[in-house]
Amino acid sequence: MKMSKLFVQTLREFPSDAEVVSHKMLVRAGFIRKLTSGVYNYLPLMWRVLKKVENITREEMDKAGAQELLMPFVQPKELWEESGRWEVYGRELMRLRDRHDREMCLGPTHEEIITYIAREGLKSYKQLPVNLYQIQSKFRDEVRPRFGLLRGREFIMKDAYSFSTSQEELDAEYENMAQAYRNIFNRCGLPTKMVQSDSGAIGGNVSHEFMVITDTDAGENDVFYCECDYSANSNHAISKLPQATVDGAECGLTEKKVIDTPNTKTIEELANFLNVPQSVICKCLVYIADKKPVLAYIRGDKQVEETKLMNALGAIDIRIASSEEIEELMANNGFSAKAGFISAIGMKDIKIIADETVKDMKNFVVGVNENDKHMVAANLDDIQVKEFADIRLVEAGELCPECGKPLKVTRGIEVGNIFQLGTKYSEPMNAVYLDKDGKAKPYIMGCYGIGISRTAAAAVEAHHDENGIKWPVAIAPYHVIVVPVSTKDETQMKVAEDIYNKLLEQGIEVVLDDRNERPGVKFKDAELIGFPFRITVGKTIENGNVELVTRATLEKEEMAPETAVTEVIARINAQLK
RNA sequence: CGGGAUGUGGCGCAGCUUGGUAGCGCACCUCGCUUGGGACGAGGGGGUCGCACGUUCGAAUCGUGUCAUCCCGACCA
Repeated sequence: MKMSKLFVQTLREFPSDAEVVSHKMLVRAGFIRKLTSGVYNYLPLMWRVLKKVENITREEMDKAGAQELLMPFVQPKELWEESGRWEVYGRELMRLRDRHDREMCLGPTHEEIITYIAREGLKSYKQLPVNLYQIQSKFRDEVRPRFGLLRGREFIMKDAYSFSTSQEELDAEYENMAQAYRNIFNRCGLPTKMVQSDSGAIGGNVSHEFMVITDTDAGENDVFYCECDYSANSNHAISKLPQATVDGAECGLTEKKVIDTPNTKTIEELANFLNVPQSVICKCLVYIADKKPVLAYIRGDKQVEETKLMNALGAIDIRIASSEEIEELMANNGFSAKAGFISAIGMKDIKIIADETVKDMKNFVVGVNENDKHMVAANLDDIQVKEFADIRLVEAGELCPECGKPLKVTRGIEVGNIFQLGTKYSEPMNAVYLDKDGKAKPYIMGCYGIGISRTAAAAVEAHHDENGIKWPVAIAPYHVIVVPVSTKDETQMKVAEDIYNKLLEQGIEVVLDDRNERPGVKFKDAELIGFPFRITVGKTIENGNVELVTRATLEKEEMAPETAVTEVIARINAQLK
């Protein structure tokens, strides 16, 4: 490819609407352009990268025994009603109507469709297990698209679905996919961590996410990990507390009584007023779970992890109550307490749940539904809790549930995940096969996703410097750029063209920068776009040499043109292994 | 959805307070010159100032409404 004909427009400045580095770089280097919020045009350079990520994914999936197919982007409402998700999925599902007023949606994922395909085509245990996948655009009408390709509304995803006859078979396929994923991300030049995670709205039991570890805002997940193998998304992480048992008696709270605590709306204010640590306060939060209020107790120095709470309640939607909702709830129970003074004491017909660590609290401080008052030296019997669950957000420094060492935290970009779905879809959708004994049984399913476009963006997050992108060879749009410093210099042009042609003959993806630009422009563009190797033909040609520049390190090496050709081919092939 | 901000050629911005019919840098086209780190000179093309309504002799500028986009919080590949 001649640079003069390559469809690319690099920008002198970063776009003003981009926040994270992958977004800035990809726009500035001419890979993508926004069409509308969360929706991007993939320009030729980007498309080459995406096709490479796709192909690596495809090769590894095929090698793992999965079969590729392609399902429609448009899906009928009826199947979504069968699974129950037409109601549940909410506004993230892009809904539309056809000319006959039939309701449809744009696929955010394809469990319904694949389950339909399976029940039509997989009637016998003899056909199982099977794993089907596709690579396709998905549409999710995100509340807040952001970070360019990292959180778009339309994005490219590889989604795979497995159908098994037993849990053992599913376990085997799950591990098979986990290994395929490690291969895929390694080949893409992306180090990932496989972490335990919540299975969320898609449902199921066991699930893991593949995270690209980063220390920037682009990592939207908190990952807790230990020096042993344990690691988990914050929505799923568990821990042991260094000091699980707290007793208010140790700081003077020995006699149970209700006392005045004026203007102590926050835990901090209350702890300061009483001169006790926050851990001896039992705080009570009001949540709205599926439109109904719920009271959640947790130790004062800890936070509620809402996904855990949601799962503990079996709810599909949860949020903290507004002050108006709290006021209404209190009024219905004959109280006027505001947030900060609430408790379950005297509340009627309301779900009450407490974090497990509350069990280990003694002689604690708690609200009594009366403003400016708290009970001190209270105990479990006083707060009417019957149900306990782990609803606590883990913090760094708490102890690993497996080995007891302190947990660390970092941020991660989720590029892939694997789920054990079980019969979550096959059962309601009546998707069954006939077993050996002739009995109809629902498939035991798994699903496995990779964000293709997100993976490409995550690669930029992981590999860049202030000059631009440093693409790993395996997913770079081109491997090499050959830069004659002056296109007017016949010797330089001849050598450059010769190198270019030799590389082309060897199947190397190479660009010749034949533009009549000054060298600075060409070097800046080469580094911004991120060609893994650059061969500069310039002044050193007087000594019969060219320069081989490695993008990752910007290291320059002078060598003869023929050497540069064989050397660059060798290095590319070494990295493509 | 709540909170904050912004909409002016492809990109980055000024002009708006104090209304008078649009400007700068980059990019693009032509010519010259230049060629080891985003040169220079001359000439040129491109914008109903997000949209609608209103105020006014006159609106990018003032008012109302609306749409879009971005940033901060709860969801997900």
